[in-house]
Amino acid sequence: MINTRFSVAIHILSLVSAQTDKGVTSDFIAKSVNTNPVVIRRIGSLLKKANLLKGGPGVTGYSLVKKPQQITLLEIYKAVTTEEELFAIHDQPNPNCDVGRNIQATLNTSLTQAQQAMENELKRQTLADIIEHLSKQ
Amino acid sequence: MINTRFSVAIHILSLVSAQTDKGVTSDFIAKSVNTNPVVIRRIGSLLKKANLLKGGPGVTGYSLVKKPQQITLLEIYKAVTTEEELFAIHDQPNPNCDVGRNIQATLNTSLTQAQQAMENELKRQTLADIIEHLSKQ
DNA sequence: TCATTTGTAACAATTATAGTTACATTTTGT
DNA sequence: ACAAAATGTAACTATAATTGTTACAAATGA
Repeated sequence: MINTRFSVAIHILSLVSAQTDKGVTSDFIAKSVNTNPVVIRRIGSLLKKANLLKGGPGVTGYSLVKKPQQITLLEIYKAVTTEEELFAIHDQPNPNCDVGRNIQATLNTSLTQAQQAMENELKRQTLADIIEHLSKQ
Repeated sequence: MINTRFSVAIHILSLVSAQTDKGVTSDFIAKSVNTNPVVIRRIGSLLKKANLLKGGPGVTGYSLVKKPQQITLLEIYKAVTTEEELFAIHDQPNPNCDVGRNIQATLNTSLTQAQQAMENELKRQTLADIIEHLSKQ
């Protein structure tokens, strides 16, 4: 299961895009997410590195760098994901075995396709889609 | 990152389908995967519950229940995956907040689509594809 | 009967995640 | 210039999942 950072990141960006008038602080976001403000700042930090959010010490709250239509879920996903690969492949299989020798390359090809399929779908959806869906609930 | 059980499961099934003459024991498989035989039996147990493998106490080694062409990677994935959902969604968001109240349903819709895209790709590939790719390396 | 193998419980080591406290740093408003 | 307020981040903890390991009961077949 992929951790909640991705979900929380989308939550953060949704809140920031909703409140354009006043600064959306980590404390305010934390109350909506129901977690500790440091958890928000930690993820906010990743989103800043990915050029999705701006803000910083002394500046009250975060704001968006781009419009919601220009932010894909894939960008958000990549921003908060440390591992490049979705599927782990066991290491050091036996090179003296026909299967062991070739399994890693084969799995890599195969599983990368599955990961690509998922990422393509995340690329298709934007933060604007999320916001629209949120308001229609 | 999704754990190595899935990769190891594909490795196991590849070995079992390769060696049709003699029984493929957990010890033999463990040497190819480079792990402990109990790890293999544990995953083998899951594959038996999913009706992909047969064998048991007293019977030496495992054998396939179906032909490799009839085993999709999705079946293998589901067999060794305990969680139904690929993406975790943070729980208990604030119901007194417009975003907090609706974020779970929205994320569920959105992320399920990404999961579906991945699963559809896993469904498209079979164990036979893996075996073919292995031999062509 | 006996050797062999699987099934599974139980435990340990390692790692990732999420929550928390604490505090330095930065900005803004007065 | 100063104070208040907020962010950035280090450090630590608790919890849970994963993987490896030992041990042993249960089942099979020669």
